[in-house]
Amino acid sequence: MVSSSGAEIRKVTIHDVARFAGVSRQTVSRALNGKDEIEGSTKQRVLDAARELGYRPSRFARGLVRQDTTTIGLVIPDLLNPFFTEVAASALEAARTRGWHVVVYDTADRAAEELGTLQVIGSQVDAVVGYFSCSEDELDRYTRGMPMVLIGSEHRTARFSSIRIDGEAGVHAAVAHLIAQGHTRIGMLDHAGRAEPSLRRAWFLTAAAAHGIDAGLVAGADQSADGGGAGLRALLAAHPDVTAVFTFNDIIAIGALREARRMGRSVPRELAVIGFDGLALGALVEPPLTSVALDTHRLGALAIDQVGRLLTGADPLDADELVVHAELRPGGSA
Amino acid sequence: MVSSSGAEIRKVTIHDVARFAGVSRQTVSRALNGKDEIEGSTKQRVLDAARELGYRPSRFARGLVRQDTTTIGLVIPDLLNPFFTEVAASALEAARTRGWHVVVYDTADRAAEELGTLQVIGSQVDAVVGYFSCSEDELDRYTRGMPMVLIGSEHRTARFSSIRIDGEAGVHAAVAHLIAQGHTRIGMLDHAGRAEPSLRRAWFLTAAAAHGIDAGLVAGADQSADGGGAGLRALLAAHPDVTAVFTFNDIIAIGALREARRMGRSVPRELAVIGFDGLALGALVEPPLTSVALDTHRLGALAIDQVGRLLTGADPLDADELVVHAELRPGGSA
DNA sequence: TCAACATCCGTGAACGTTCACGGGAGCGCT
DNA sequence: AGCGCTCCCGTGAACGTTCACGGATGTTGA
Repeated sequence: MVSSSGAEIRKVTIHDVARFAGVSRQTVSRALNGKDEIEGSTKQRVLDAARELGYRPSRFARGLVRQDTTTIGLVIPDLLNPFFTEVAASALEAARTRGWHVVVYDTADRAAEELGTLQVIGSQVDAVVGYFSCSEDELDRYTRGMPMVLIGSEHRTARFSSIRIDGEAGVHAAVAHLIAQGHTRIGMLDHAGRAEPSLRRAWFLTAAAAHGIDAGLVAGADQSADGGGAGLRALLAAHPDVTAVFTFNDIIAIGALREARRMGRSVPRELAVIGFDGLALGALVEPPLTSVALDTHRLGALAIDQVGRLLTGADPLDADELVVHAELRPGGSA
Repeated sequence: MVSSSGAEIRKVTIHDVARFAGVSRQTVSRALNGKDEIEGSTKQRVLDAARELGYRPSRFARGLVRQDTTTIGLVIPDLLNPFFTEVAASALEAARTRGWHVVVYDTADRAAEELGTLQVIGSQVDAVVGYFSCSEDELDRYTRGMPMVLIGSEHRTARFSSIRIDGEAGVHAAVAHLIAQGHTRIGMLDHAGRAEPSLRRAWFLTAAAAHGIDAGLVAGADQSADGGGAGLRALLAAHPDVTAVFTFNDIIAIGALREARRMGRSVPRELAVIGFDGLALGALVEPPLTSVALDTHRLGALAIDQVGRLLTGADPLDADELVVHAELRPGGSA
């Protein structure tokens, strides 16, 4: 696994440049870093020497002596999922304003990759932000005392802080909206795959119960458009009288939208659809997606903000500040 | 900009752990890295001490002595653009299989951010892959001898290597397809903003000329769905007899699709639309987008492959191998 | 009893850079 | 002459870790 196959690339150091230019290390350092206390001609000579030899400073040596660069790791289950992309983009932006570097890891939603990432990440970054599906014990074992901010998953121990997504009111509003439109048979497409049912499902169930309607109309769906289509077919096969669906996220909703069109059911007249996430993508489909939207921009920025506080030792935000609320955003699909 | 505001976080080193556990540095190193030549009880004692003190090894010191970690920088104009997301995702995947780390920079499509990234990137990564809009002179000045792979933009000097996107045959096929459908007034929505016209536009023009149709029906559009909509309106206002459009990319095409629907023109019967990129997103809209598709997965993988060759000194791929061809992929929009 | 060996642990050195300090040359001023 | 100052430049030290080597102790075998 060691990287040296072709021409044995010998690293050229500041020493070599110094010798080549006939000066000392320190003078080279001065020339390269634009410090003063150096004469113009000498500086130029050193710069020429550096270019001649193809010198590039070692980030390790530099980082060792000046402790000013911070790098954070961003762990994402699937960058192709627009929701995570939006979160990642906002996190990158927030990090950029602080002058931080962000190493991105895509775990491809596989537990094995997640573990592998955890093992390797500890010795590469100063702090971690992201989504994790493994247990907090495992998480802790691999990240020993590193500042960590979890997104979406509620933490149980004080070891971590996490950004909570509060969609309870938003989902309640969504169900209320559907009922106001006259719907009484409202189904849900939850995600499939995870062991335990989702929080969003729980919110949906309590909202349905609060309005006195049947809350048992739930089917599973993969987190993809195709999964949403298949889920809708299964749901309607089991419960043909369903006239409205709430979905785990917008990707599933968009798949359901497409499937409804293929089945010849017009949206929202013959089938109302409400998603969750509020992706920008929702505005591109027809009809525009109604969604319980959350501010992904704030989500990423909040995560970076908190990790920064943990990093500098400043007083961290506490749980009730680390919340992103979701609210119903009307489109045309419900 | 120095990061120490709250509790003066003093770094705990391997020395502190050694003293606390009553052993030497080397023994601590052995325990932490799972080497042998250490007794079980001693190892446990060291591990406990490390946890007690909250010790975490310095990645700089470690990287300085063992030269086995490579980090590459990935520079992307806009992560929210699905095309770049797909490229980034495939690059991340390719890097992961090699055990490399990827630092991602989103330049937000602004020249200032690009320059800022270039300045800071040189001392942080071993090689760079990505999109750049600045001149090769500037590029070279900030990245002095660092292996670089440019995507999309053709390089002129031997200093860089770049992945070329060859869409000539694909665009030709697209125009031929439209003409076979009976279209004679075919417009194009090129991107706006850049100084010089795009290669895709040149391909379109030659293809149109080859078929003997008017090639002057071009309007500009921002690289967004809204931009595509506005572009389509402008194009149709100037040339009301246009019955088909080829667009700079799929995002613009999807915006045009939406705008056509809003104007009451059915697609593809009253207006045919062909995009460029072949995004997965194209399958989600109605009708599914016909597009001159390129293999984004191969694009990212190829870039990482080449940067790896440059890094190890292995013989790099030459220009005619660094090409991704685009071909017409039928959807339902043309 | 002594050599030979295995097991465990510690000591200098090195990685490549920047920081703190010191020193020489040149100049002006008293 | 002597002092002080500015302008350049160089030398030890430090950052925190791992590598190469050597030493100490216990165990085995003849």
